[in-house]
Amino acid sequence: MYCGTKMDEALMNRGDRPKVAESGKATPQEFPDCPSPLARVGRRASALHDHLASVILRGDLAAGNPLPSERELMRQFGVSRSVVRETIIALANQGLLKTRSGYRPVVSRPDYDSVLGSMDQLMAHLITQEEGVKNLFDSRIFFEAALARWAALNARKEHIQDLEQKLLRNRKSIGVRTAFEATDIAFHDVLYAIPHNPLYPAIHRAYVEWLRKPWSCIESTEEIDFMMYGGHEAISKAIIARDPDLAEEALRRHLNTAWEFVRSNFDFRTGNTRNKSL
Amino acid sequence: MYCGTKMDEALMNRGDRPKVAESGKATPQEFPDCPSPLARVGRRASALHDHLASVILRGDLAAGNPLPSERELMRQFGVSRSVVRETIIALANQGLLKTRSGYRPVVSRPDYDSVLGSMDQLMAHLITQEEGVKNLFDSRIFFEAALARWAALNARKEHIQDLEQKLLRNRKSIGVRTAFEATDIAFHDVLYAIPHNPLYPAIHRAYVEWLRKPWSCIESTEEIDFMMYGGHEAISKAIIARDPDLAEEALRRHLNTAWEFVRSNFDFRTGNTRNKSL
DNA sequence: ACATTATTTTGGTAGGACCACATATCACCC
DNA sequence: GGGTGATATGTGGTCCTACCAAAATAATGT
Repeated sequence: MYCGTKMDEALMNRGDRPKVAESGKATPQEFPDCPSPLARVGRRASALHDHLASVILRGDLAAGNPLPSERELMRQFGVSRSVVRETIIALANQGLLKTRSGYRPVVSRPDYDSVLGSMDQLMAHLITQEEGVKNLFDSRIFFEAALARWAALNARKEHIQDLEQKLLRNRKSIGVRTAFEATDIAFHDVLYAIPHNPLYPAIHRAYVEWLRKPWSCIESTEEIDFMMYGGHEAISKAIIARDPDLAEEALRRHLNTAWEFVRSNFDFRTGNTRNKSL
Repeated sequence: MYCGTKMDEALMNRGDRPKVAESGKATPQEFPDCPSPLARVGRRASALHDHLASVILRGDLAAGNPLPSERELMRQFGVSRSVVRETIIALANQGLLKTRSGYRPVVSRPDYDSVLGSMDQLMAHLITQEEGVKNLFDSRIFFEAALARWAALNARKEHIQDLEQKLLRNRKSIGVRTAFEATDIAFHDVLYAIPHNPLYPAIHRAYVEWLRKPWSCIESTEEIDFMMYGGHEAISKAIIARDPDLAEEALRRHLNTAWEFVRSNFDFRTGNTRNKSL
């Protein structure tokens, strides 16, 4: 039993309102706007959360900057550490903050990537069944087919050049697993980039992330790589030929082939590659 | 200063391990599997979170059922209430739990909707700029155009019937704002339903949710409703005629018209309808 | 049987004390 | 001086106790 005199924190008086700047310590870093009585309705944590979220999202707190420490925040907003803590956790879960033990939380303004990234965990579980992976993969085929069609109709010459460059690199990396995977992704990424909508590349990255495990069960022999490359080449040619139907069909064929590999080699229960020869 | 003898909670002894069933109180509801020493690595909250998440996602805790109380959980897992609390907050933010003050948290297994729903808050802020709304709207047009094309090529007769039914209802509700909006959504929903991928309807609901405010700035006079209905009719006809190009074009025209309304009437700063006649 | 009032339960919050770890500071030795 | 190790301080993570308001439940009076 302590009841000792040592006090760790929470030294500010609460009787009425948190007095501002009561000690001579001189608040190290003041906060953008808010002396902020912090609306008294509902959960305090929610109020603080909304406030900080809007501060971050409005850009008042630039990404990369650290947040004040938890102790500092409780002083500035006149709430307990529990509330500050809840808030930070929630913000971190949303991708607005990155927390490392021992460091102050770091602001990270969310872009489309982190928005999609917030679905990672849930998506990971939704694809523990074949149904889930299939739905996801299907949606990718669907979306990318539309992209191929769009590319065939709207690609500019710089896109075409990009496409050819990525195709070449892909060819050169046949047989080298990691390199081939990377150039494969880079090739597909061109399709997502052509419409100039920043959402699409983010969607691509999300697909790659979510389908990483199923995808990685596709073996990487020289033959298979070559076949995959062939698919890319066909897509590329159709796009260059400005033939949307052909482009879509080539892409569907390509990804359907990939799906067949996944379906036969991927163990949907364990999430690993099935050792079918065993 | 208290140091009193009253004890609220945390009555179990910690010296070593939490003794199981130390009091005669008889744990009211046992937990699916885990006496669970709960891996000692990393953050305790993360461990608990992962554990509970997997329990829920595996379906061991059916949706709708309440979780044990926070006090109960700390007993069962031998952690402090702070940790339990953190965990619950995180799970709630992911949509795996629903919390109401005063009630026990309720399990809600996530489907595609709640996965997309977890992006709501962030998306709400990403579309506070015209850029964001435009990107989102564009992606919808893109996706839905592909759906229209798909529908023209693959719709079965029951889909066609559904389409006609929804179209009829839409026509009947011209002039009645709320009804027209509802039947409008219902019509578009048919397109998302045709490929039989459960992701798509969820995506549609997400679009509707995210674009609700911009969309609602489209006035609802009899004329405008009629024009919108005309778009639906054109799409429908093209699909029935099995003409993918026409279907895509009709849909693009329809949604682009809607976008023009949004662009001219929506105040991207405030997020409200702009009062242009003022 | 029903309305009304205690009692208990439950989430929400406050506040205090540690710990492990990271960093900053500074004396100390070569 | 330039390391270099010890020490002080800051920070997130955890535990604990306490209290409150609202909800649920039990007890009670009519």
